[in-house]
Amino acid sequence: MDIANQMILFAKVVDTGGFSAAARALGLTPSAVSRQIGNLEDRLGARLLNRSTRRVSLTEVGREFHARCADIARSVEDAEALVATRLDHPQGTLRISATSAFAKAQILPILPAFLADNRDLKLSIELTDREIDLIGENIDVAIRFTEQISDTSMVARKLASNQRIFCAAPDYIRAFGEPKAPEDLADHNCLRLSTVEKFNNWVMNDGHSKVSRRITGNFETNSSDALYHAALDGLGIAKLSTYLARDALDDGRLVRVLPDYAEDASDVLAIYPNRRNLSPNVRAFVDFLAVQFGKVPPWEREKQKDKSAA
Amino acid sequence: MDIANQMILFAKVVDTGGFSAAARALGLTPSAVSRQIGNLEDRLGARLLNRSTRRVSLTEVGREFHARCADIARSVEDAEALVATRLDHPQGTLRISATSAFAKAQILPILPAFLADNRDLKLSIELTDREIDLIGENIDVAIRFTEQISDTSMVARKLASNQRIFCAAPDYIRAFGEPKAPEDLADHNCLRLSTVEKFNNWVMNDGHSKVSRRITGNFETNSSDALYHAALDGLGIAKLSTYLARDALDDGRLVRVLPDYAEDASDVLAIYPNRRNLSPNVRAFVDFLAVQFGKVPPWEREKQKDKSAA
DNA sequence: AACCCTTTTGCGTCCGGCGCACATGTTCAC
DNA sequence: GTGAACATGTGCGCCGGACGCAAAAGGGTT
Repeated sequence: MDIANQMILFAKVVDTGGFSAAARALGLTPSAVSRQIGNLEDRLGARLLNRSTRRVSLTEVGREFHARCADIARSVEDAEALVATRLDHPQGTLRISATSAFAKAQILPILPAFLADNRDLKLSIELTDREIDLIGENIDVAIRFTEQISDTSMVARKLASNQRIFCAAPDYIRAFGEPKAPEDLADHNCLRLSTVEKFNNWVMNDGHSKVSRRITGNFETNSSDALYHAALDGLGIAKLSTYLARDALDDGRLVRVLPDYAEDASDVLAIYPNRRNLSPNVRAFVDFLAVQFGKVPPWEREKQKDKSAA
Repeated sequence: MDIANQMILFAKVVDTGGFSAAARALGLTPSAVSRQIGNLEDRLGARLLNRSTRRVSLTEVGREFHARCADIARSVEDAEALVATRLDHPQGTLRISATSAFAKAQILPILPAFLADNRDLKLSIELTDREIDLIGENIDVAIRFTEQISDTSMVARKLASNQRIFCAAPDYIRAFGEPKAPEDLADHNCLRLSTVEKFNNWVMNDGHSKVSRRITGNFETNSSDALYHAALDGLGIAKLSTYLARDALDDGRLVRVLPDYAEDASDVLAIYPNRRNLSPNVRAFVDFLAVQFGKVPPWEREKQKDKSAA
């Protein structure tokens, strides 16, 4: 047994008034206690307790040492309890990283409800589309799409699926016509994402077969959010996630082109370091998102005509 | 490994910046460190460190926990160091118990020298002739005579021998004559000690044979010091230790009677609880007394005519 | 005087902590 | 780009130490 535990044991002996009492309190035998205290004394080179067969009393150095040991024993318990209370419910600060467009469209709007559920929790949310190093940047949880994951040491939990479809503004369609087949895209201005080259290969899947087309156009940006706004402004045809396009499609600011085609769905994932001993903060947040997005995420549901009773 | 040591290990991991570094610092293998930290996390039910294969970073709860653990690690070291400094040289308070007469005659006079040798030491000296319970009364060391020892669990170190002889004041001799043989004591007023009945059996040993005589008289007291003063005042014949009578014998206030006879010498003993891990305070004091009393104690030595050069 | 409870020590057992080897992954240097 | 060096994590086997039991020695209580 190492010295720290011997110290705690010593404190217990003094506090309970004897080896046997301490042994009873700790579920040990008196002989074990006696031996450990003896070891401690030998290690320190000082006698801590004067023993008669019936009583035990502190030496002077023992008294001083006991004061320290009692402190230490209390500190150890406190430290353990501290973690336990931290585990009791979410609290402290949760550091989140999410991709800009998705966060703005789908996460930020529901954070007030989450914070209302977790009054002791503070959020720090960082919006970025670049790859991040959770460990190095002290991120507790990241929201990313399947394509953005390379780190295999992380746990990825699926929150929703992310369907990408092809959209353009009515003005664009009126000006340039509507493509009727994937091949027609070659004659259209397709909006490009500059950061992820793979994104500019549009995979057209109609349920029976799929073709992949490298698209071209006169506009590119590093932000999918900007891509969305460019489409709204009639700059061209964009491949947009439904979570982004849904509202604009509903009210007619965008129309879907090649509606029989879509990209294979990817997943919206929550990424966190490890499933073992998951922090309650991360667990609460991920659970909350999973419930909010549900089996069918809000942006895939039939539009609600009625607002909730108020 | 118990939780306290795991905490200290955890502090070391954080302070050194990784499992391998901590392992090097502690003379362990990285695998051992990894396992212990893992055990700690499982026991707490919380993840303390986020690991990549190359780096390690604190979780939020880990950061708070580390603050506590670092405190604890420091406290443990401090407590250990405290004992070490206490062991370095005598300091603090040494609680002594001694018999009144011997202490007044032989111990108190030399204490200034002892305290001069040990500037950081304070003494608490309790004079009592009754039997004492070192453990119960928090006495570090007791000075007693052989006859007063019953507790076998204590260590007894001989400091000097205690010779008891028979004395009376010249006035008493003039008035009542001098006994010539042990039998004559029956006709004399012998001074009695009320507390220890055995003391009133005088064992007369002339080197060849010994006789034991129960003495009688018209005076008894509970204090051997009072016995001494009673003898000085001519109240009768007293059995006195040489350490007490020496000065009076030298200057003629007392004379020895039956000078061929003496009691068997008993020992002046230092009694302390245990020899293992003896406190430096006790050791210093007992060693000091042993040196002072030497092979032949001062009260048995030839009288010094010259004072020390000054 | 009998009994219970204390501390301590010897002895045998058993568990757990350790090192080793290896897998896996990351960083750095050439 | 590629390999060397080093990080954490896991399976495996061994060994030491911690424990319980039993008995000894002693003291307090009824």
